[in-house]
Amino acid sequence: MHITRYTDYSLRVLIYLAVNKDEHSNISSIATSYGISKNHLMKIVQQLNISGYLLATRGKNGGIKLIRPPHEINIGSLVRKMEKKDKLLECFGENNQCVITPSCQLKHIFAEAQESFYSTLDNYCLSDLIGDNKQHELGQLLAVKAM
Amino acid sequence: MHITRYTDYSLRVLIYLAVNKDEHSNISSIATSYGISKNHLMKIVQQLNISGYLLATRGKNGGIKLIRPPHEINIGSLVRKMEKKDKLLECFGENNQCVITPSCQLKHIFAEAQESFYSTLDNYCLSDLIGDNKQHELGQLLAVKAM
DNA sequence: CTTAAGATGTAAAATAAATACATCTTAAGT
DNA sequence: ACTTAAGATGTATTTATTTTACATCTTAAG
Repeated sequence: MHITRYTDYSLRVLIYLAVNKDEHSNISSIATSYGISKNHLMKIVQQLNISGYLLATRGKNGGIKLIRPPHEINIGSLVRKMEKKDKLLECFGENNQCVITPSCQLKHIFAEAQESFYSTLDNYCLSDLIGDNKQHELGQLLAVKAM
Repeated sequence: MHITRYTDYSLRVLIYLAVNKDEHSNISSIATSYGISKNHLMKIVQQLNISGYLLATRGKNGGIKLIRPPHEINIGSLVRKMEKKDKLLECFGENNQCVITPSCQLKHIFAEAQESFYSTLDNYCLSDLIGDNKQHELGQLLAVKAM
């Protein structure tokens, strides 16, 4: 069972922004803090931008910031947006070749299981990932800012 | 969210064997019926064999058959056995590079979500995938036997 | 001893995901 | 206006993972 780095990174971006909510953040700093590809992160940030999680400002002194408070950002909802829906089993996708699909129940029970997965994530929001007690620790761990 | 073909195929093997429970089955026939790689299937069957789901008999007139009744074969338990456990997010794996892991809650909530996924599958067994009404239909769909 | 089955290990191919590169757009500051 | 530092976008490359193929071995019936 697998979730892409793309989705993983999108969560890390939101955590970063929630932890540094009073500071001016930009993609380069986030990429440096986590030691990941800036270009990949740009595409993720772009999707978060389009999806209304953050505001990206171009130009000098630009950057990104959350536009919703962390307690209004639901994790299940985010992960649903970032992950592709047609990857769970072959029969969920476009060019499914499985011959038994018309009579097979697997698709239904796996769809139900997937929904359980997301429902659990629905119980959490971004602020649960930070909490008052973790904010400072996370801030320290992320403090390797880009120059 | 993604489950490997390896696991998908293992479910298909068990469905095949449950549907054709009175016949003499072999790997070549199953590979031909589903139109998939015989060699890949062999490794899957091998794991199912080791895990006690089926009995593989070598030699002429050999083949494979279920050694447990379909209502005793739990889907959640099977999928847990077939899927790797360290793939959900980067922080589940061996060489995790994520700097915030020591203070990050993501691992816990994703572990809980993963458990919800498997718990749902725990509610089903192989016989639920066949049922009296589907057995004949599935038999038809799989009837393209190898020569 | 032949034949048809599974067992096993390695190599290659295919797929998917992540990263790099190149260029463009935007806006602040001078 | 010009420079600079930010994000936007499209394409190509690299890497990782998964799947498939190939080769050889083992087993047991007839």
